[in-house]
Amino acid sequence: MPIVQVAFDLPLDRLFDYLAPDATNADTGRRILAPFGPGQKVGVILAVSNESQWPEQQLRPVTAIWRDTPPFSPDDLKLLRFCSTYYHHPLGAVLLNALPPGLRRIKGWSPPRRRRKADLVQPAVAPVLTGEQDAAVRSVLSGNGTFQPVLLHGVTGSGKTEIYLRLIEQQVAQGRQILVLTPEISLTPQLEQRFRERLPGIALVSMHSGLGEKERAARWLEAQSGEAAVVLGTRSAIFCPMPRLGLIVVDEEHDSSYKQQEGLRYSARDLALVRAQQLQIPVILGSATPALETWWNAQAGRYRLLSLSARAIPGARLPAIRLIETPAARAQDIAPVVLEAIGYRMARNEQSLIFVNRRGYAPVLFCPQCHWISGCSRCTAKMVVHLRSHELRCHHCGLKRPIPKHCPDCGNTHLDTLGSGTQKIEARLRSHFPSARILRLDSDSLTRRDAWEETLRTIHAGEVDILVGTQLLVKGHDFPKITLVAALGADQALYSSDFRSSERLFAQLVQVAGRAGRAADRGEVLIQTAFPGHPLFQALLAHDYPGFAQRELDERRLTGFPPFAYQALLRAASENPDALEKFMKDAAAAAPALSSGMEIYDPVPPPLAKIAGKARLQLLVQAGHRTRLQEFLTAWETPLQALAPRSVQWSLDVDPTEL
DNA sequence: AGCACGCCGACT
DNA sequence: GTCGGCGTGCTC
Repeated sequence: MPIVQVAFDLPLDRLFDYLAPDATNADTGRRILAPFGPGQKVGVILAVSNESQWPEQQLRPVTAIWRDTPPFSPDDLKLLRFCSTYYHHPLGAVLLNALPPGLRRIKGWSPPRRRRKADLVQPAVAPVLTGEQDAAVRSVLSGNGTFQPVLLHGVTGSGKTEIYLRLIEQQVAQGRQILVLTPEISLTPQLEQRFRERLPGIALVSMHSGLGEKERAARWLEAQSGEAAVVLGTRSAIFCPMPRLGLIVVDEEHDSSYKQQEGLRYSARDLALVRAQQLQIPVILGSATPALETWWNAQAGRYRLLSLSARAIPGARLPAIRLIETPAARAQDIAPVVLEAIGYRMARNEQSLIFVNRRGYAPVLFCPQCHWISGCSRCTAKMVVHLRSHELRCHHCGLKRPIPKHCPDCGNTHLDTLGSGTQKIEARLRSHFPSARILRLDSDSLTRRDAWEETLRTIHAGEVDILVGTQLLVKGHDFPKITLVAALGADQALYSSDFRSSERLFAQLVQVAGRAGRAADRGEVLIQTAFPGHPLFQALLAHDYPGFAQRELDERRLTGFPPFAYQALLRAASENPDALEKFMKDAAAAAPALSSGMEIYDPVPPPLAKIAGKARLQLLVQAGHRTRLQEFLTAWETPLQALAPRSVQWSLDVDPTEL
């Protein structure tokens, strides 16, 4: 009697055997429904055999093998197995996580009721490639049929997308599929639009979280069947089965959203490289500000570096960046020079964008008399003042409180705010420019799903003079009428203890600067800082990413940080601080012997030591070699499982990006 | 992960 | 006297 070995979405690294009278080897990789304990569970068949370790009378028959959709192919399973091993996450959990939610359900798959309408797009004419672009395209094509990672380094507007488009055309002509990964923001629809205009007649599916469950599953299946030639998607699309995959593009490869920060903590960018290597196909990483790991790989010759220097948009030039020296105490407020510049742009009927990295009115409420501050009772964080909604809000656990009328400690009725968020800046601008049309854009002002479209239209129509916004505003959107960009509070990152914070700040400021002057007009970028002489800002002024990267790499080498070391983090959280502390102590004591060049650090609280009432600790392990680190983690897992009480949740984070 | 079973505190 | 806390054990 055939036996199937099945993986489930459980925190267990083992398979379960079932009787399946009609199963054959062709069912490997298929989804099944099977009785599990008192209920039913969806699993994936990983092996079909005639034997089981278990006595046959203990085996139950499967409820159903779903053969209406294709199984995971051996190639798919290879990638998923790697993912499980490398990130030390149970295989079953990896497999089920890779499926779109619609295919994880106990209810079998059924297609969406209505086919989505074929959107009509006006085909766009391909521009003539610059010499650099043409060389880049040919360089990638020459690597066809081999594993060839390429780092495509070029600023906003240098024409990276055009290169992707040419390569896609080439690959589709050869009957291959292409996977394009994009960061997890509202950028996807804009890129999708451009792809559709330039690739008429090519079956393209986009996969993002905004889709309905059925629709998402349907597109996933189109990719798996080979019907879709191009898949455009965010992080999770890296797992999308594509039988004829010939090229992977990772756009904005430095973007932090490629790293999943909970559950299976994978990096879609790193898995793209693994997948490309397994399939022996080219992979392109595109960025104006590559991750230092990536830049170092290119410097070391492991990736081919292709640089685009010129802006491909005719007439457009790099924006002029000016540093506005602002005393640290006033760094979060708008400097007079910036106000003046905004006024000048308004007079010329041009738009200004003020970038503030904080939403809300002010980051904290405090009492000048007794120095009470608005701390969150459930987190190690300050509650943010939201004036509009008249409440204090914790951005970490969501806790809301009315704004106190007097200090809870000393009764003082004159409470003050510290620092500025988008709302305060908006208020300042309104009082300074009473006639200006000001629009604030952050996740608080964009609650409705469809608000974004309408907002974009307003901006493009020129019905806005000043935009105030966070990150949201900065990523990937072109606003041709914006000719002035100002960044406030940039120094905040320089005080951070995270060794990656300056890398992130540089990337962010380049991105911010890229918003200015995508039109023919030359844009102006003003950055308020108390440290205009800081090398980071100097490199920024000179539009010198390589110089910045070199300096950072030198420092990383000196301090022994990535990319010159490989890291893993044991993260743990618990409602019970004593149990947590004990577990971390035990974990450190149970660590396997360190090989040379390895270091294990003391457990420390992360920057947010408590979130939603749960205390946290983390323990860093560092090694000079990936394989040494992996061996260590593999040997550590068993004692960790044995040591952890139920009250402590723990996980390993391999290649953590946030310490 | 769920869900069961199983032993010790404050309550109709 | 019970209802219920969450500490261990199991799921083919």
